[in-house]
Amino acid sequence: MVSKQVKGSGKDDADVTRADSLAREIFSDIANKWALLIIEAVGDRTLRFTELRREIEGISHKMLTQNLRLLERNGLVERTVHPTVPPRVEYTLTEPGQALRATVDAMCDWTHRHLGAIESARHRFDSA
Amino acid sequence: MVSKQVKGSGKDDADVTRADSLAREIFSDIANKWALLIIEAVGDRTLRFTELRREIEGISHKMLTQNLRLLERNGLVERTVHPTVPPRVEYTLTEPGQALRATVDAMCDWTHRHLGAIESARHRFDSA
DNA sequence: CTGTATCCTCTCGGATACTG
DNA sequence: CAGTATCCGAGAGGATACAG
Repeated sequence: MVSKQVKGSGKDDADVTRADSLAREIFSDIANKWALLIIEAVGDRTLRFTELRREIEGISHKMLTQNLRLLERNGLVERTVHPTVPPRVEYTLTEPGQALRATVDAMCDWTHRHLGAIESARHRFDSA
Repeated sequence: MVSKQVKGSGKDDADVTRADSLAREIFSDIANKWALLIIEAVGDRTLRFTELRREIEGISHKMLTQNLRLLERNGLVERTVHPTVPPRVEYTLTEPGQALRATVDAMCDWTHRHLGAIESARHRFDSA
């Protein structure tokens, strides 16, 4: 569950509701294709904007900046600007970002382990 | 990485590319808010359509059916129709679905553990 | 190189109504 | 109850141009 109700805690209903909607908001932020792919792409490395863009097949300039801001705002990636010319901006995962990455890794593993099963499930479904 | 290139395997480039795009396709299917919330909601239970709808706060009739079909097509949920009147349709997670649920659980845990950190990261970001 | 802004298209997604 | 179809508005997301 995204929103687990903790009975008997010291918090009142208003607090629980607030935490709930916050959790949902965060979940919506990160449970999206591009955000997760970015997290995977960065990994434990330090990458520049253009490197990231090359790394993530099919992402547009706009989506990359947009999602990087989102991740930065939520404290998942750290953005360091080197005041040189031309500018050099580097992105890294923060500690929370790394923790999340572990779970995303698990999702990717799952995907690869079930490629075959999913493909045949699709065929079965599509011929009906 | 979603698409890890396995060097030295018996597969040729065409196969690798195909598996890659398939992986990306699957990833896009499941890395979306509603799909993940549905997986979480079903859990290890057996739920009817209307029960699911009540369970998942804010999901519309349309999004629920749409995403259920998607999950069914990929073999993550099983749909059993009881030919009664009124009809009774039940949804369960398949074995692959359960495996994926474990990783989604981890993501939810992560969200709850970092609620505070994220909230303050946001405040820092927003006042700049 | 990195980032912002604009325009424009297309899909997402809600509301509603209608079938078995 | 469960599902499909339609309409329609809001937002996602690409392409392009421009600034620092």
